[in-house]
Amino acid sequence: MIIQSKNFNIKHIADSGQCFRMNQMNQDTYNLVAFGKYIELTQQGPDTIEITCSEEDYETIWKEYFDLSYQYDTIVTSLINGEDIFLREAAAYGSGLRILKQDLFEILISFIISQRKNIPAIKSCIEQLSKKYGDKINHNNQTFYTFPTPERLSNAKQSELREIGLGYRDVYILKTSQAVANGDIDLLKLKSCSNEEAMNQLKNLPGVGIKVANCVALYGLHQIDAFPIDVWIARILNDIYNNQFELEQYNGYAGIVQQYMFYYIRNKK
DNA sequence: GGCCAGGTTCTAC
DNA sequence: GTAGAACATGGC
Repeated sequence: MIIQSKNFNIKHIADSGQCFRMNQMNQDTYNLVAFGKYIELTQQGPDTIEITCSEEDYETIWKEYFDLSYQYDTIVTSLINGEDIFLREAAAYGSGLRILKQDLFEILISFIISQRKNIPAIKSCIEQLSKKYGDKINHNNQTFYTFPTPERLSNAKQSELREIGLGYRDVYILKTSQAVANGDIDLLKLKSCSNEEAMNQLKNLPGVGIKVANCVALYGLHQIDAFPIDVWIARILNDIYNNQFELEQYNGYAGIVQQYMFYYIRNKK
């Protein structure tokens, strides 16, 4: 399917550190496994993307996944034309970034893994988890793997998880998966909770603190006001803004601002 | 080979 | 309530 949308850049999204299973195949094409499906995306032009999916899957999965009903263009343009010099540069540099609506359990586990790991290492762990506990997807004689369900992960052995390279996070992942699988926390219910209530419930899970909970809120619950602060964002807030950054200016879309900051500081030369 | 990575938890005041 | 250390491992 050919999708026309302003502010939709696959390369920027793939390298934005919000999703870990989007990989480059060649110059303009990336692949992705999410929600049990395999797709390829090709950037055909600044506002044109081809997705290898049926019209039905586009309407029921990918349109929402890539948040294509939301007008990022307006916000990004206002940042580019705004008074904040750093954000002007960041918005221009990362133009095309969007906040994805990803699977809650996958986001939860992925960001528990992310603590004190760099992005290549996170991706490696997630691929191995999927290969070991996910389902196979065959595509053109290649095999891909879905992200494991809570039930499958909750039945993993700690020693098996340790072999994947998860380190001390193995217990966090096991216990969190068990909490989801046995109903101690209802992830779907979080979607109808306030940010405060969702954060409180998430932070009760082992391995989930303020930053991971914010990432779940932003990338899983699509609370685009959430503003996760990791080492890179903290560095910006300190070095660029002398810890005087006024978050309130961006009420209603602070998470988008955060994403452009992160992408810019990580990728600019 | 040492430093750092999209932090959280535990301990000690 | 909050500062400081401990935590496993791999990428660069």
